[in-house]
Amino acid sequence: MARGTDTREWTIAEVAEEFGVTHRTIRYYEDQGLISPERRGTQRVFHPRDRVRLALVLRGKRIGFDLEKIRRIVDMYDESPGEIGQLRYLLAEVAERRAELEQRRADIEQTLAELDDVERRCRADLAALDGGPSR
Amino acid sequence: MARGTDTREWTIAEVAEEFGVTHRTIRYYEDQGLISPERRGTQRVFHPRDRVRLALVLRGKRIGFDLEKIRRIVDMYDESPGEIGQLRYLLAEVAERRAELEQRRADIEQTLAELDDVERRCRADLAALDGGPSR
DNA sequence: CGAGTGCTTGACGTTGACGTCAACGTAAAG
DNA sequence: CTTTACGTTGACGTCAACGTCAAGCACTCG
Repeated sequence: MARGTDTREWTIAEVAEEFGVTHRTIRYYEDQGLISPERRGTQRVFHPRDRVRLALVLRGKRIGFDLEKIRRIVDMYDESPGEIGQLRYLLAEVAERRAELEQRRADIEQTLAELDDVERRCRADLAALDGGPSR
Repeated sequence: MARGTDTREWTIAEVAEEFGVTHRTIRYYEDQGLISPERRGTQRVFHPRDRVRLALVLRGKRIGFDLEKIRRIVDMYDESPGEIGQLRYLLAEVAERRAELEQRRADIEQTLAELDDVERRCRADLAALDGGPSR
């Protein structure tokens, strides 16, 4: 079903436009091994795979990871280990990343709770100013 | 109760040690207005307040915010607005930070879910390798 | 008094993540 | 065939967030 959907190709300009990054950024990500678009002659040709990876990279950036850590995460997704030691290593990697992510999530939730506090106090002050002095 | 607890003071070395940062980092944070320890003569004297703020800053770093955004968040906590326009502005700030935090949290949770996937596949491969070829 | 220890302020160096040229290739359009 | 649009590779610039000296002040210990 939907055969041929995954054969579409994109140019660098299209991808940059779509993801809201610059040509330069994409080149840099390629240098860093985050994406590796096909080369047809000298030009880059982007496949669905590259767009998926790019989306993952940008999500990693939003989370606040540096590019090195992002690469390690993204690489996990399409690693075909085969070897047993490699698998164990990958599991350890996963555990490490997971710990970082959970720490971050906890930090975020605490900050959100405190912002709630700030907001409450803020609204209380507003109410006081609103009904107080004029009355 | 426990009177005097909040009168303790710390030197820069103690604080740096406690929070696992360097002297230089603390100086930089002061330059950026993230903390403002008392000056006794030329020396910095740290009070509980400074330690609280530093802890907040480091949490912000773990989350992945840059120092400017961290400053804006931390400043919210001890702002005494008084003025009504200021209060509205603060509420808008809060809403903005909250949106960012929630986006980040969503990204984190999705990544965690995907790591779960990786781990499952990984364990399955391990089981296959373990029970397969030797049998 | 001198030496050491800890604190201070510059000032320059570094690293990550790009921005910004400059100079050149190439493929389709007029 | 030239123009034009889009692509390419260096190479250098920049900004945040510190690291790393260097040089000097202040207090204490022997």
